[in-house]
Amino acid sequence: MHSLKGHSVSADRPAASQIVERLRSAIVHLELPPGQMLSESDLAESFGVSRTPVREALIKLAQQGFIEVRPQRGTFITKIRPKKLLEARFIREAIETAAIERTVGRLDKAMIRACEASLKDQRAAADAKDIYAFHLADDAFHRSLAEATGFERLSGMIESEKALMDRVRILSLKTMPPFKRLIGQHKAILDAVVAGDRQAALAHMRGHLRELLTTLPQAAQDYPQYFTETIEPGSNWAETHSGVPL
Amino acid sequence: MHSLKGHSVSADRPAASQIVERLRSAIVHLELPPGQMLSESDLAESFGVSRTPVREALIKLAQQGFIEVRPQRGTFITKIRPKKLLEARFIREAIETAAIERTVGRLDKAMIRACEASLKDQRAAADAKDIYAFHLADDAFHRSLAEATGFERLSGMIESEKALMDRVRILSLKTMPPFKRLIGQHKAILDAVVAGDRQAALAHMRGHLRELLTTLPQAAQDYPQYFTETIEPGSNWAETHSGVPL
DNA sequence: TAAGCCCAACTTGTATACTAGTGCACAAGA
DNA sequence: TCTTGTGCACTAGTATACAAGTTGGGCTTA
Repeated sequence: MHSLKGHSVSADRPAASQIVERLRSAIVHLELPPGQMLSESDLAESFGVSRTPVREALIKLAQQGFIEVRPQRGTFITKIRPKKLLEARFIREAIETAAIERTVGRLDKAMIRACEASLKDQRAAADAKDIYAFHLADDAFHRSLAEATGFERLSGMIESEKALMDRVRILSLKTMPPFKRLIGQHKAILDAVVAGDRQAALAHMRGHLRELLTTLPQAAQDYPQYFTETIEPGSNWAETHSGVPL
Repeated sequence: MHSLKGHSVSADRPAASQIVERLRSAIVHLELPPGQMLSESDLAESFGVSRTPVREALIKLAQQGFIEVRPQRGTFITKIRPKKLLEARFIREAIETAAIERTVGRLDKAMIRACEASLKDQRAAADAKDIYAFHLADDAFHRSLAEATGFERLSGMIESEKALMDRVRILSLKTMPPFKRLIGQHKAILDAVVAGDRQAALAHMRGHLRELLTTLPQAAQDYPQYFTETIEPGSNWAETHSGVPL
Protein backbone atom coordinates (compact mmCIF):
# COMPACT_ATOMS: atom_id res chain seq x y z
CA MET A 1 0.00 0.00 0.00
CA HIS A 2 2.59 2.55 1.11
CA SER A 3 5.84 3.04 2.92
CA LEU A 4 4.42 2.11 6.29
CA LYS A 5 4.02 -1.50 5.35
CA GLY A 6 5.94 -4.11 7.22
CA HIS A 7 7.07 -1.90 10.09
CA SER A 8 5.41 -3.46 13.06
CA VAL A 9 5.16 -1.61 16.32
CA SER A 10 7.25 -2.67 19.28
CA ALA A 11 5.57 -4.30 22.25
CA ASP A 12 7.24 -2.33 25.03
CA ARG A 13 5.25 0.83 24.48
CA PRO A 14 1.55 1.55 23.87
CA ALA A 15 0.85 0.77 20.24
CA ALA A 16 -1.44 3.74 19.76
CA SER A 17 1.19 6.36 20.52
CA GLN A 18 3.74 4.69 18.28
CA ILE A 19 1.20 4.75 15.48
CA VAL A 20 0.51 8.43 16.10
CA GLU A 21 4.18 9.25 15.71
CA ARG A 22 4.69 7.18 12.61
CA LEU A 23 1.57 8.43 10.86
CA ARG A 24 2.19 12.02 11.80
CA SER A 25 5.71 11.87 10.47
CA ALA A 26 4.53 10.22 7.28
CA ILE A 27 1.88 12.87 6.78
CA VAL A 28 4.11 15.83 7.50
CA HIS A 29 6.77 14.53 5.13
CA LEU A 30 4.17 13.96 2.46
CA GLU A 31 4.80 10.25 2.26
CA LEU A 32 1.06 10.04 2.69
CA PRO A 33 -0.24 12.55 0.17
CA PRO A 34 -2.98 15.00 1.16
CA GLY A 35 -6.38 13.73 0.15
CA GLN A 36 -5.45 10.07 0.36
CA MET A 37 -7.84 7.77 2.10
CA LEU A 38 -6.69 5.71 5.03
CA SER A 39 -8.25 2.38 5.84
CA GLU A 40 -8.26 1.46 9.50
CA SER A 41 -8.08 -2.21 8.57
CA ASP A 42 -5.17 -1.75 6.19
CA LEU A 43 -3.28 0.34 8.71
CA ALA A 44 -3.92 -2.26 11.38
CA GLU A 45 -2.51 -4.94 9.11
CA SER A 46 0.50 -2.82 8.20
CA PHE A 47 1.37 -2.17 11.82
CA GLY A 48 0.60 -5.71 12.86
CA VAL A 49 -2.05 -4.73 15.39
CA SER A 50 -5.83 -4.69 15.57
CA ARG A 51 -8.07 -1.83 14.55
CA THR A 52 -8.48 -0.58 18.13
CA PRO A 53 -5.11 1.11 18.65
CA VAL A 54 -5.21 2.40 15.09
CA ARG A 55 -8.54 4.06 15.76
CA GLU A 56 -7.22 5.65 18.92
CA ALA A 57 -4.26 7.02 17.01
CA LEU A 58 -6.53 8.38 14.30
CA ILE A 59 -8.65 10.14 16.90
CA LYS A 60 -5.60 11.96 18.19
CA LEU A 61 -4.41 12.89 14.72
CA ALA A 62 -7.87 14.12 13.82
CA GLN A 63 -7.86 16.42 16.85
CA GLN A 64 -4.53 17.80 15.67
CA GLY A 65 -5.95 18.54 12.25
CA PHE A 66 -3.94 16.06 10.21
CA ILE A 67 -6.74 13.74 9.20
CA GLU A 68 -10.45 13.99 8.78
CA VAL A 69 -12.89 11.24 9.71
CA ARG A 70 -16.08 11.17 7.72
CA PRO A 71 -18.41 8.76 9.50
CA GLN A 72 -19.28 5.63 7.52
CA ARG A 73 -17.41 7.10 4.58
CA GLY A 74 -13.74 6.98 5.29
CA THR A 75 -10.71 8.61 6.88
CA PHE A 76 -8.63 10.98 4.80
CA ILE A 77 -5.38 12.87 5.00
CA THR A 78 -6.50 16.49 5.10
CA LYS A 79 -5.68 18.54 2.07
CA ILE A 80 -3.71 21.70 2.68
CA ARG A 81 -6.10 24.57 3.36
CA PRO A 82 -4.35 27.92 2.93
CA LYS A 83 -6.93 29.53 5.21
CA LYS A 84 -6.01 27.18 8.04
CA LEU A 85 -2.32 27.76 7.48
CA LEU A 86 -2.72 31.50 7.63
CA GLU A 87 -4.47 30.97 10.93
CA ALA A 88 -1.66 28.81 12.22
CA ARG A 89 0.78 31.47 11.11
CA PHE A 90 -1.21 34.16 12.89
CA ILE A 91 -1.27 32.12 16.07
CA ARG A 92 2.44 31.40 15.87
CA GLU A 93 3.21 35.07 15.39
CA ALA A 94 1.11 35.93 18.42
CA ILE A 95 2.73 33.32 20.64
CA GLU A 96 6.30 33.51 19.47
CA THR A 97 6.45 37.29 19.66
CA ALA A 98 4.95 37.11 23.14
CA ALA A 99 7.66 34.61 24.02
CA ILE A 100 10.29 37.04 22.80
CA GLU A 101 8.76 39.87 24.83
CA ARG A 102 9.25 37.65 27.82
CA THR A 103 12.79 36.46 27.18
CA VAL A 104 14.49 39.33 25.38
CA GLY A 105 17.65 40.36 27.15
CA ARG A 106 17.48 37.61 29.73
CA LEU A 107 18.11 34.44 27.80
CA ASP A 108 20.19 32.19 30.01
CA LYS A 109 23.47 30.69 28.89
CA ALA A 110 22.18 27.18 28.40
CA MET A 111 19.42 28.32 26.08
CA ILE A 112 21.81 30.48 24.08
CA ARG A 113 24.03 27.45 23.64
CA ALA A 114 21.06 25.34 22.56
CA CYS A 115 20.06 27.91 19.94
CA GLU A 116 23.61 28.17 18.66
CA ALA A 117 23.90 24.41 18.45
CA SER A 118 20.72 24.33 16.42
CA LEU A 119 22.07 27.03 14.12
CA LYS A 120 25.17 24.94 13.58
CA ASP A 121 23.02 21.94 12.70
CA GLN A 122 21.08 24.10 10.28
CA ARG A 123 24.26 25.14 8.50
CA ALA A 124 25.45 21.56 8.30
CA ALA A 125 22.10 20.42 6.93
CA ALA A 126 22.10 23.24 4.41
CA ASP A 127 25.59 22.24 3.21
CA ALA A 128 24.44 18.65 2.88
CA LYS A 129 21.18 19.78 1.28
CA ASP A 130 19.42 17.55 3.79
CA ILE A 131 15.87 18.83 3.97
CA TYR A 132 14.91 16.51 6.77
CA ALA A 133 17.85 17.41 8.99
CA PHE A 134 17.31 21.10 8.38
CA HIS A 135 13.72 20.70 9.33
CA LEU A 136 14.62 19.04 12.63
CA ALA A 137 17.14 21.73 13.46
CA ASP A 138 14.61 24.41 12.64
CA ASP A 139 12.16 22.82 15.05
CA ALA A 140 14.85 22.68 17.71
CA PHE A 141 15.65 26.37 17.31
CA HIS A 142 12.09 27.51 17.83
CA ARG A 143 11.62 25.02 20.62
CA SER A 144 14.62 26.35 22.52
CA LEU A 145 13.36 29.90 22.25
CA ALA A 146 9.96 28.78 23.51
CA GLU A 147 11.38 26.79 26.38
CA ALA A 148 13.32 29.82 27.51
CA THR A 149 10.04 31.30 28.70
CA GLY A 150 9.81 28.61 31.36
CA PHE A 151 6.38 27.60 30.10
CA GLU A 152 6.30 23.91 29.32
CA ARG A 153 3.30 23.71 27.06
CA LEU A 154 4.43 26.60 24.89
CA SER A 155 6.93 24.71 22.79
CA GLY A 156 4.49 21.90 22.20
CA MET A 157 1.88 24.37 21.11
CA ILE A 158 4.22 26.10 18.70
CA GLU A 159 5.34 22.76 17.36
CA SER A 160 1.73 21.80 16.83
CA GLU A 161 1.01 24.95 14.83
CA LYS A 162 4.32 24.50 13.04
CA ALA A 163 3.39 20.97 12.07
CA LEU A 164 0.32 22.23 10.27
CA MET A 165 2.58 24.38 8.12
CA ASP A 166 5.28 21.77 7.74
CA ARG A 167 3.92 20.21 4.59
CA VAL A 168 4.14 23.52 2.79
CA ARG A 169 7.58 24.05 4.21
CA ILE A 170 8.68 20.67 2.89
CA LEU A 171 7.23 21.44 -0.52
CA SER A 172 9.01 24.75 -0.66
CA LEU A 173 12.29 23.22 0.45
CA LYS A 174 11.93 20.67 -2.34
CA THR A 175 11.75 23.19 -5.13
CA MET A 176 14.23 25.88 -4.09
CA PRO A 177 15.44 25.63 -0.55
CA PRO A 178 16.16 29.12 0.85
CA PHE A 179 18.38 27.65 3.56
CA LYS A 180 20.69 30.64 3.68
CA ARG A 181 17.91 33.15 4.15
CA LEU A 182 16.20 31.16 6.86
CA ILE A 183 19.44 30.66 8.75
CA GLY A 184 20.15 34.36 8.48
CA GLN A 185 16.74 35.13 9.94
CA HIS A 186 17.27 32.72 12.79
CA LYS A 187 20.63 34.23 13.58
CA ALA A 188 19.20 37.76 13.48
CA ILE A 189 16.46 36.77 15.90
CA LEU A 190 18.86 35.13 18.31
CA ASP A 191 21.35 37.99 18.19
CA ALA A 192 18.67 40.55 18.91
CA VAL A 193 17.22 38.54 21.79
CA VAL A 194 20.64 38.05 23.32
CA ALA A 195 21.51 41.71 22.87
CA GLY A 196 18.24 42.70 24.49
CA ASP A 197 17.06 44.63 21.44
CA ARG A 198 13.32 44.11 21.82
CA GLN A 199 12.16 45.94 18.72
CA ALA A 200 14.68 44.22 16.46
CA ALA A 201 13.95 40.80 17.89
CA LEU A 202 10.21 41.22 17.34
CA ALA A 203 10.71 42.53 13.83
CA HIS A 204 13.01 39.68 12.85
CA MET A 205 10.65 37.09 14.27
CA ARG A 206 7.68 38.59 12.47
CA GLY A 207 9.60 38.75 9.24
CA HIS A 208 10.71 35.18 9.64
CA LEU A 209 7.22 33.88 10.25
CA ARG A 210 5.95 35.76 7.23
CA GLU A 211 8.06 33.61 4.97
CA LEU A 212 4.99 31.44 4.70
CA LEU A 213 3.11 34.23 2.98
CA THR A 214 5.44 33.90 0.00
CA THR A 215 6.09 30.16 0.05
CA LEU A 216 2.40 29.31 0.33
CA PRO A 217 1.21 30.69 -3.01
CA GLN A 218 4.24 29.21 -4.73
CA ALA A 219 3.60 25.75 -3.30
CA ALA A 220 -0.09 26.00 -4.11
CA GLN A 221 0.83 26.64 -7.73
CA ASP A 222 3.43 23.89 -7.95
CA TYR A 223 1.38 21.20 -6.21
CA PRO A 224 -2.28 22.11 -6.69
CA GLN A 225 -3.38 18.52 -6.11
CA TYR A 226 -2.40 18.83 -2.45
CA PHE A 227 -4.46 21.96 -1.87
CA THR A 228 -8.16 22.65 -1.47
CA GLU A 229 -8.01 26.14 -2.89
CA THR A 230 -6.02 27.91 -5.55
CA ILE A 231 -4.38 31.23 -4.81
CA GLU A 232 -4.15 33.95 -7.42
CA PRO A 233 -0.71 35.49 -7.00
CA GLY A 234 -2.00 38.93 -7.97
CA SER A 235 -4.38 39.28 -5.05
CA ASN A 236 -3.57 41.07 -1.85
CA TRP A 237 -4.39 38.14 0.43
CA ALA A 238 -0.93 38.23 1.92
CA GLU A 239 -1.25 41.74 3.29
CA THR A 240 -4.64 40.99 4.77
CA HIS A 241 -3.09 38.20 6.76
CA SER A 242 0.23 39.65 7.74
CA GLY A 243 -0.81 41.22 11.03
CA VAL A 244 0.88 44.17 12.68
CA PRO A 245 3.63 46.06 10.83
CA LEU A 246 7.17 44.88 11.31
CA MET B 1 -21.58 7.29 41.91
CA HIS B 2 -22.06 10.86 40.73
CA SER B 3 -24.42 13.21 38.94
CA LEU B 4 -23.88 11.64 35.54
CA LYS B 5 -25.73 8.51 36.45
CA GLY B 6 -28.85 7.62 34.56
CA HIS B 7 -28.41 10.06 31.69
CA SER B 8 -28.01 7.81 28.70
CA VAL B 9 -26.69 9.14 25.44
CA SER B 10 -29.01 9.55 22.49
CA ALA B 11 -28.67 7.23 19.53
CA ASP B 12 -28.79 9.78 16.73
CA ARG B 13 -25.28 11.09 17.25
CA PRO B 14 -21.90 9.43 17.86
CA ALA B 15 -21.83 8.41 21.50
CA ALA B 16 -18.20 9.41 22.00
CA SER B 17 -18.73 13.09 21.22
CA GLN B 18 -21.76 13.29 23.47
CA ILE B 19 -19.71 11.82 26.28
CA VAL B 20 -16.94 14.33 25.66
CA GLU B 21 -19.37 17.21 26.04
CA ARG B 22 -21.02 15.87 29.15
CA LEU B 23 -17.80 14.98 30.91
CA ARG B 24 -16.12 18.21 29.96
CA SER B 25 -19.01 20.23 31.28
CA ALA B 26 -19.08 18.22 34.48
CA ILE B 27 -15.35 18.72 34.98
CA VAL B 28 -15.35 22.44 34.25
CA HIS B 29 -18.25 23.02 36.63
CA LEU B 30 -16.54 20.99 39.31
CA GLU B 31 -19.29 18.42 39.49
CA LEU B 32 -16.44 16.00 39.07
CA PRO B 33 -13.88 17.21 41.59
CA PRO B 34 -10.20 17.50 40.62
CA GLY B 35 -8.27 14.42 41.63
CA GLN B 36 -11.23 12.07 41.42
CA MET B 37 -10.69 8.80 39.68
CA LEU B 38 -12.87 7.84 36.75
CA SER B 39 -13.63 4.24 35.96
CA GLU B 40 -14.16 3.47 32.30
CA SER B 41 -16.51 0.66 33.21
CA ASP B 42 -18.58 2.78 35.58
CA LEU B 43 -18.81 5.60 33.07
CA ALA B 44 -19.85 3.12 30.40
CA GLU B 45 -22.58 1.84 32.65
CA SER B 46 -23.72 5.36 33.57
CA PHE B 47 -24.03 6.40 29.95
CA GLY B 48 -25.55 3.11 28.89
CA VAL B 49 -22.83 2.28 26.38
CA SER B 50 -19.81 0.02 26.21
CA ARG B 51 -16.28 0.95 27.22
CA THR B 52 -15.22 1.70 23.66
CA PRO B 53 -16.89 5.09 23.12
CA VAL B 54 -16.02 6.04 26.69
CA ARG B 55 -12.37 5.36 26.01
CA GLU B 56 -12.45 7.43 22.83
CA ALA B 57 -13.99 10.31 24.76
CA LEU B 58 -11.35 10.03 27.48
CA ILE B 59 -8.60 10.15 24.87
CA LYS B 60 -9.94 13.43 23.57
CA LEU B 61 -10.34 14.92 27.04
CA ALA B 62 -6.82 13.81 27.94
CA GLN B 63 -5.45 15.64 24.91
CA GLN B 64 -7.27 18.76 26.08
CA GLY B 65 -5.71 18.50 29.50
CA PHE B 66 -8.81 17.75 31.55
CA ILE B 67 -7.98 14.24 32.57
CA GLU B 68 -4.86 12.19 33.00
CA VAL B 69 -4.56 8.54 32.06
CA ARG B 70 -2.05 6.55 34.06
CA PRO B 71 -1.63 3.22 32.30
CA GLN B 72 -2.83 0.23 34.27
CA ARG B 73 -3.47 2.52 37.19
CA GLY B 74 -6.47 4.65 36.50
CA THR B 75 -7.91 7.74 34.88
CA PHE B 76 -8.13 10.88 36.97
CA ILE B 77 -9.59 14.35 36.77
CA THR B 78 -6.52 16.56 36.67
CA LYS B 79 -5.94 18.67 39.71
CA ILE B 80 -5.57 22.36 39.10
CA ARG B 81 -1.95 23.21 38.44
CA PRO B 82 -1.29 26.94 38.86
CA LYS B 83 1.71 26.64 36.58
CA LYS B 84 -0.44 25.31 33.75
CA LEU B 85 -3.01 28.02 34.30
CA LEU B 86 -0.43 30.74 34.14
CA GLU B 87 0.64 29.25 30.86
CA ALA B 88 -2.90 29.23 29.56
CA ARG B 89 -3.22 32.83 30.67
CA PHE B 90 -0.01 33.77 28.88
CA ILE B 91 -1.21 32.10 25.69
CA ARG B 92 -4.58 33.79 25.92
CA GLU B 93 -2.99 37.17 26.39
CA ALA B 94 -0.79 36.57 23.35
CA ILE B 95 -3.65 35.46 21.14
CA GLU B 96 -6.37 37.79 22.31
CA THR B 97 -4.20 40.88 22.12
CA ALA B 98 -3.12 39.83 18.63
CA ALA B 99 -6.79 39.48 17.77
CA ILE B 100 -7.40 43.02 18.98
CA GLU B 101 -4.47 44.33 16.96
CA ARG B 102 -6.23 42.86 13.97
CA THR B 103 -9.75 44.06 14.61
CA VAL B 104 -9.37 47.36 16.42
CA GLY B 105 -11.28 50.12 14.64
CA ARG B 106 -12.81 47.81 12.09
CA LEU B 107 -15.22 45.66 14.00
CA ASP B 108 -18.23 45.13 11.79
CA LYS B 109 -21.75 45.95 12.89
CA ALA B 110 -22.86 42.36 13.39
CA MET B 111 -19.96 41.60 15.74
CA ILE B 112 -20.56 44.77 17.73
CA ARG B 113 -24.17 43.72 18.17
CA ALA B 114 -23.08 40.24 19.24
CA CYS B 115 -20.72 41.67 21.86
CA GLU B 116 -23.38 44.04 23.15
CA ALA B 117 -25.90 41.22 23.35
CA SER B 118 -23.40 39.23 25.39
CA LEU B 119 -22.84 42.21 27.69
CA LYS B 120 -26.58 42.43 28.22
CA ASP B 121 -26.68 38.74 29.09
CA GLN B 122 -23.82 39.27 31.52
CA ARG B 123 -25.71 42.03 33.30
CA ALA B 124 -28.84 39.91 33.50
CA ALA B 125 -26.85 36.98 34.88
CA ALA B 126 -25.16 39.23 37.41
CA ASP B 127 -28.51 40.55 38.59
CA ALA B 128 -29.79 37.00 38.93
CA LYS B 129 -26.52 35.94 40.52
CA ASP B 130 -26.48 33.09 38.02
CA ILE B 131 -22.89 31.93 37.82
CA TYR B 132 -23.52 29.49 35.03
CA ALA B 133 -25.32 32.00 32.82
CA PHE B 134 -22.65 34.61 33.43
CA HIS B 135 -20.04 32.11 32.47
CA LEU B 136 -21.77 31.34 29.17
CA ALA B 137 -22.15 35.01 28.34
CA ASP B 138 -18.49 35.61 29.16
CA ASP B 139 -17.54 32.86 26.75
CA ALA B 140 -19.75 34.37 24.09
CA PHE B 141 -18.14 37.79 24.48
CA HIS B 142 -14.62 36.54 23.97
CA ARG B 143 -15.76 34.25 21.17
CA SER B 144 -17.34 37.13 19.29
CA LEU B 145 -14.18 39.19 19.55
CA ALA B 146 -12.16 36.24 18.29
CA GLU B 147 -14.50 35.50 15.41
CA ALA B 148 -14.20 39.08 14.28
CA THR B 149 -10.69 38.27 13.09
CA GLY B 150 -12.14 36.00 10.43
CA PHE B 151 -10.05 33.11 11.69
CA GLU B 152 -12.22 30.15 12.47
CA ARG B 153 -9.96 28.17 14.74
CA LEU B 154 -9.09 31.14 16.91
CA SER B 155 -12.23 31.18 19.00
CA GLY B 156 -12.00 27.45 19.58
CA MET B 157 -8.42 27.85 20.67
CA ILE B 158 -9.23 30.64 23.09
CA GLU B 159 -12.15 28.67 24.43
CA SER B 160 -9.86 25.72 24.95
CA GLU B 161 -7.37 27.79 26.96
CA LYS B 162 -10.27 29.45 28.75
CA ALA B 163 -11.67 26.08 29.71
CA LEU B 164 -8.46 25.22 31.51
CA MET B 165 -8.95 28.30 33.67
CA ASP B 166 -12.68 27.87 34.04
CA ARG B 167 -12.55 25.81 37.18
CA VAL B 168 -10.71 28.58 38.98
CA ARG B 169 -13.15 31.07 37.58
CA ILE B 170 -16.06 29.04 38.90
CA LEU B 171 -14.43 28.76 42.30
CA SER B 172 -13.82 32.49 42.46
CA LEU B 173 -17.38 33.26 41.34
CA LYS B 174 -18.62 31.00 44.13
CA THR B 175 -16.94 32.89 46.93
CA MET B 176 -17.30 36.52 45.89
CA PRO B 177 -18.40 37.08 42.34
CA PRO B 178 -16.85 40.29 40.95
CA PHE B 179 -19.51 40.47 38.25
CA LYS B 180 -19.54 44.25 38.12
CA ARG B 181 -15.81 44.57 37.65
CA LEU B 182 -15.66 41.93 34.93
CA ILE B 183 -18.54 43.50 33.05
CA GLY B 184 -16.86 46.88 33.31
CA GLN B 185 -13.68 45.41 31.86
CA HIS B 186 -15.57 43.82 29.01
CA LYS B 187 -17.32 47.06 28.21
CA ALA B 188 -14.06 48.99 28.31
CA ILE B 189 -12.48 46.54 25.88
CA LEU B 190 -15.38 46.68 23.48
CA ASP B 191 -15.62 50.48 23.60
CA ALA B 192 -11.94 50.89 22.87
CA VAL B 193 -12.01 48.40 20.00
CA VAL B 194 -15.04 50.08 18.48
CA ALA B 195 -13.50 53.52 18.92
CA GLY B 196 -10.29 52.33 17.31
CA ASP B 197 -8.18 53.16 20.34
CA ARG B 198 -5.54 50.47 19.96
CA GLN B 199 -3.52 51.23 23.07
CA ALA B 200 -6.55 51.41 25.33
CA ALA B 201 -8.04 48.23 23.89
CA LEU B 202 -4.82 46.31 24.45
CA ALA B 203 -4.41 47.65 27.97
CA HIS B 204 -7.97 46.78 28.94
CA MET B 205 -7.67 43.28 27.52
CA ARG B 206 -4.39 42.67 29.34
CA GLY B 207 -5.83 43.99 32.55
CA HIS B 208 -8.87 41.82 32.15
CA LEU B 209 -6.88 38.66 31.53
CA ARG B 210 -4.73 39.39 34.56
CA GLU B 211 -7.70 38.98 36.83
CA LEU B 212 -6.57 35.38 37.08
CA LEU B 213 -3.40 36.47 38.81
CA THR B 214 -5.45 37.61 41.80
CA THR B 215 -8.24 35.02 41.73
CA LEU B 216 -5.82 32.12 41.45
CA PRO B 217 -4.03 32.50 44.81
CA GLN B 218 -7.34 33.16 46.52
CA ALA B 219 -8.92 30.04 45.07
CA ALA B 220 -5.84 27.99 45.90
CA GLN B 221 -6.19 29.05 49.52
CA ASP B 222 -9.92 28.44 49.73
CA TYR B 223 -9.93 25.08 48.00
CA PRO B 224 -6.46 23.56 48.47
CA GLN B 225 -7.77 20.05 47.90
CA TYR B 226 -8.36 20.89 44.24
CA PHE B 227 -4.81 22.13 43.65
CA THR B 228 -1.46 20.44 43.26
CA GLU B 229 0.55 23.30 44.68
CA THR B 230 0.03 25.89 47.34
CA ILE B 231 0.73 29.52 46.62
CA GLU B 232 2.22 31.83 49.22
CA PRO B 233 0.44 35.16 48.81
CA GLY B 234 3.53 37.07 49.75
CA SER B 235 5.64 35.93 46.83
CA ASN B 236 6.09 37.86 43.65
CA TRP B 237 4.97 35.05 41.39
CA ALA B 238 2.28 37.23 39.88
CA GLU B 239 4.67 39.79 38.49
CA THR B 240 6.89 37.13 37.03
CA HIS B 241 3.96 35.85 35.03
CA SER B 242 2.21 39.02 34.07
CA GLY B 243 3.98 39.60 30.75
CA VAL B 244 4.44 42.97 29.09
CA PRO B 245 3.41 46.12 30.96
CA LEU B 246 -0.13 47.34 30.45
C1' DT C 1 -28.55 2.17 -25.69
C1' DA C 2 -29.79 4.29 -21.45
C1' DA C 3 -31.89 4.55 -17.11
C1' DG C 4 -32.78 2.64 -12.69
C1' DC C 5 -32.52 -0.63 -9.13
C1' DC C 6 -30.13 -3.68 -6.20
C1' DC C 7 -26.69 -6.09 -4.08
C1' DA C 8 -22.03 -6.72 -2.51
C1' DA C 9 -17.99 -4.82 -0.69
C1' DC C 10 -16.35 -1.55 1.54
C1' DT C 11 -16.40 2.17 5.44
C1' DT C 12 -16.63 3.76 10.58
C1' DG C 13 -19.14 2.95 15.11
C1' DT C 14 -20.02 -0.05 18.93
C1' DA C 15 -20.06 -4.20 21.90
C1' DT C 16 -17.70 -7.85 24.11
C1' DA C 17 -13.86 -10.80 25.56
C1' DC C 18 -9.39 -11.36 26.86
C1' DT C 19 -4.46 -9.87 28.39
C1' DA C 20 -1.31 -7.91 31.32
C1' DG C 21 0.03 -4.93 34.88
C1' DT C 22 -0.98 -2.45 39.54
C1' DG C 23 -2.08 -1.92 44.29
C1' DC C 24 -4.28 -3.13 48.40
C1' DA C 25 -5.99 -6.15 51.92
C1' DC C 26 -4.90 -9.80 54.56
C1' DA C 27 -2.74 -13.62 56.35
C1' DA C 28 1.55 -15.97 57.72
C1' DG C 29 5.85 -15.72 59.82
C1' DA C 30 9.84 -13.60 62.57
C1' DT D 1 4.36 -5.51 66.44
C1' DC D 2 6.36 -5.33 62.21
C1' DT D 3 7.58 -7.35 57.89
C1' DT D 4 6.78 -9.99 53.96
C1' DG D 5 4.49 -12.70 50.69
C1' DT D 6 0.33 -13.85 48.17
C1' DG D 7 -3.85 -13.56 45.93
C1' DC D 8 -7.79 -11.02 44.49
C1' DA D 9 -10.05 -7.15 42.55
C1' DC D 10 -9.26 -3.54 40.00
C1' DT D 11 -7.07 -0.89 36.14
C1' DA D 12 -5.99 0.28 31.05
C1' DG D 13 -4.54 -1.93 26.57
C1' DT D 14 -5.69 -4.86 22.83
C1' DA D 15 -8.17 -8.23 19.87
C1' DT D 16 -12.23 -9.70 17.68
C1' DA D 17 -17.06 -9.77 16.28
C1' DC D 18 -20.99 -7.50 14.90
C1' DA D 19 -24.02 -3.44 13.51
C1' DA D 20 -25.23 0.31 10.59
C1' DG D 21 -24.41 3.23 6.87
C1' DT D 22 -22.23 4.60 2.18
C1' DT D 23 -20.60 3.76 -2.39
C1' DG D 24 -20.08 1.97 -6.82
C1' DG D 25 -20.63 -1.42 -10.23
C1' DG D 26 -23.34 -4.68 -12.72
C1' DC D 27 -27.60 -6.50 -13.80
C1' DT D 28 -32.33 -5.89 -15.30
C1' DT D 29 -35.67 -3.59 -17.82
C1' DA D 30 -37.88 -0.36 -20.79
